Amino acid sequence: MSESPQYRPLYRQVYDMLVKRFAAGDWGPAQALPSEQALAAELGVSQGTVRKALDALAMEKLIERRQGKGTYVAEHTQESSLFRFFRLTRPDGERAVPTTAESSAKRREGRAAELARFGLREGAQVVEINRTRLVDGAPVLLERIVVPSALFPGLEKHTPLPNTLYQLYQREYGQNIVTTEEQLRADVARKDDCRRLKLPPGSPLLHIERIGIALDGTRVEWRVSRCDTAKLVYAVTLS
Amino acid sequence: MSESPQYRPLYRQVYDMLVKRFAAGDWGPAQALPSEQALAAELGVSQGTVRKALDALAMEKLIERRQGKGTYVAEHTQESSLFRFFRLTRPDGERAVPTTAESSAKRREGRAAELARFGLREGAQVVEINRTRLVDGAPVLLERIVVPSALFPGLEKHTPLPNTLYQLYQREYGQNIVTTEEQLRADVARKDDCRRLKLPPGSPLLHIERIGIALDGTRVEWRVSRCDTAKLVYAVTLS
DNA sequence: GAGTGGTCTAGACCACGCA
DNA sequence: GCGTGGTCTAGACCACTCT
Repeated sequence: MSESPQYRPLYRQVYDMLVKRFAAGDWGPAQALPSEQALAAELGVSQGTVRKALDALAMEKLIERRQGKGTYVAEHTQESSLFRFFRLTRPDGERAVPTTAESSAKRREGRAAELARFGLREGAQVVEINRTRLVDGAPVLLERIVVPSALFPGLEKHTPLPNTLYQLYQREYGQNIVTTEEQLRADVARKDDCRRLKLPPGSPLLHIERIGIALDGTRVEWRVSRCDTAKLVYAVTLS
Repeated sequence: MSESPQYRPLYRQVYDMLVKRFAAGDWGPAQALPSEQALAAELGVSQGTVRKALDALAMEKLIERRQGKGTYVAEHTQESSLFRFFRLTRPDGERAVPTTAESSAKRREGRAAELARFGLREGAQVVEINRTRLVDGAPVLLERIVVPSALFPGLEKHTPLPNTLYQLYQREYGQNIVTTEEQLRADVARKDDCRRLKLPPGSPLLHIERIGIALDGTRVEWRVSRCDTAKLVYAVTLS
């Protein structure tokens, strides 16, 4: 292993090295990594050290380990990952799979608030996606998604956009969102909200702002959702 | 180690045994556990196996390990734990330490919805706590807390109640809340909300329902919070 | 210096998936 | 039967804390 100025345990160095290689796209999603033995030999450390690094990566859901088969880069495809950041459920706790209606995407110059959030310089382009999401055929959720155009070239031309954008980000652009920071507020429906969600004036709405953060710490997506919580509630387990 | 009908790894058995002993109160909060060597000798397993169990417990914040000193039962006292389940922050992201005003606690018969949530039989007693919480001297949050009286005998006589109830639960009643399940909705302020939070009619409120779950899986607390999100927002990081 | 947890190694055996 | 990850052990050495 390479020397490091400040001390870091061996398994940590292995961990960091693997994260870097994920970010660089050395192994695509759903692809098998070398076996523990192979990695250990390649890096000149013991299998136990590699194992400790891999266990930590599995804990953070960056990889998936299957006994008897091998170790795979986690894919944002499975049911489990599908709902990883989607916290809206039916009021009884049942999962809801929303469909998409009235989706639009366009490229334009970033506004000040957007540039600040992404740390972009003035004049930078962004892609804005607006969509209405339905559950059981009824509109319940409005989403406005803004991403830096430089990270997602041509995203606005992807039609139709898939239901699960994060999978697209990962597969087509190598942007692996692993963390989200969300802020929730209560708000009252504005005229536009009422029209699109078919709500009476003055209805309460759950206003959710999310920043999506990629593997390397880059802020990659800003998402504002406005939700009619008569039909979907935000559910989260903390432990 | 004792035999188990269905197979569980050794380190898992050690883990479960330790959890049981925490629940039974064998070691009080902030008390040192036996050393890894001592535990290993006592249980007749290797130190590595004990270590794996302890590492898992540390990951779940049930214990704290300090190199050179020992392993301690986690205390719900430190700044870090104080905010473990308190997700409300100022809109700019700054932590807010709310104070309590107008706190009341009374014992009464549980209502149907409460009994159902706790799995209690009809006629069981509960303790209900109502309080208004202030930030910078202004009321921003209403809390209604309901707990089974059987688990918290005499709780209604604790005056004044501390700001951090979970610490009290742990220290006085051995109830260690380690998980919470929350549901968030947007709502409009009712008359009572407006009066207590000094809000104009029709203001939006964030309505939060929380179930607090103890170490052994028991549902121990039901908490309904209604929050003026002009002053505090709900912030959560998912990863 | 003694005792603690933290890191690292080497090797054994088990459970699983697949050809 | 082979290769994979999963468990378990035993022992060495390091880093930290306290006396």
